[in-house]
Amino acid sequence: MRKTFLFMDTIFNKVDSKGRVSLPADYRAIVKELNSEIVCYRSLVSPCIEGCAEDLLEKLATEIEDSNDFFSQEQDDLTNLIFGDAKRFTFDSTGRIVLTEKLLTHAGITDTAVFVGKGRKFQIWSPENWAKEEARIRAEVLKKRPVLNAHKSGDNA
Amino acid sequence: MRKTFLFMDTIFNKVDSKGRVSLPADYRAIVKELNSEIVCYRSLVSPCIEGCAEDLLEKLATEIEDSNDFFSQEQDDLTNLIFGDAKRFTFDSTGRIVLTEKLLTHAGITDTAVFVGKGRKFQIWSPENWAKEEARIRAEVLKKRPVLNAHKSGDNA
DNA sequence: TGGTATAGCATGGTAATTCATGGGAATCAA
DNA sequence: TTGATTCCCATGAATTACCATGCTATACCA
Repeated sequence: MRKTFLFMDTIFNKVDSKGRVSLPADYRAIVKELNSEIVCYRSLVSPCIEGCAEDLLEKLATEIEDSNDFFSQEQDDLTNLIFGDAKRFTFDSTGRIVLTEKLLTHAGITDTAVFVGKGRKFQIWSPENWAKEEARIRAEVLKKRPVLNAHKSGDNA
Repeated sequence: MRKTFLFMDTIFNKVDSKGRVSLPADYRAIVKELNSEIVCYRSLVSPCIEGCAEDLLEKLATEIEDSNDFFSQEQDDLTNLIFGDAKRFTFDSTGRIVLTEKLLTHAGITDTAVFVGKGRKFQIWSPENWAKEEARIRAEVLKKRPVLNAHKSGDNA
């Protein structure tokens, strides 16, 4: 029964006229296990919505609080932006949340939402924007592939 | 109690019309022992599926989380690519998982899946692609073998 | 050593459950 | 009251869990 808490996969769900979307079942399971709630906010850098479990923001807040490095001011500013924008979303008995007009507009979502897992976080895109983004990322990462291999230290051949 | 947690060997299993495959018994034993689950994703560089125990990705997520790089663009790309593509697979009481169309297509698998152990990870190939890949690997190793045996001085060619 | 019983595994089929989604009733705000 | 938002039920489709069978490798016994 012990689970890990990673948002994964790419899921296409419909957005109805009321702005309702099913949160993917796997995502729901994670939030439930964490005894947490979903929080969403506009991505600072991309035309998409970002989401995570509320306790990740809790951790982020604590980190910023305790951080002494020279990025802290910058991160503090970014954090303000996020917390100012973030909103809690509870899902109903069928597992749906109602996204706000502000978020939908920012992401250019009309009738279909694409959930993209990012580990501790996830993103919600319009199909069009996601197609572009995915292509960009694939090209970018393949260019830098050595980085993929270098992230581990204890890796002996 | 088990000594090792390494995926090994090469196993040919059938894929039925619904995409169901038996995960090799040895692999199952490992995953069970780790109290984890299987995660699969498309290989970035080969026409095959890659898999590992979920806690390997969990570690990666934790590393990213702890890197104080909450807003890094590069990490954004990397996590999108890995977690956006990865999917969790639980096996039923008979030890089968259901591979998705996306994965099967990427690997060119129709009715037979070849599981190839790679230590902490494993790969799933179509028999045809695996035959080619194995031949390529063998040729590659043979080519390098003289270098491995005879330690030449000044061999920076 | 050879032959047979046994347990574990891969695989096919099917029943049961879960999930996404549409519609409408109930609740709340102005 | 009207418009909007939240909650709940219904439904069809897709996914998953379960049961059954045949095969293979292993253990056991003579």
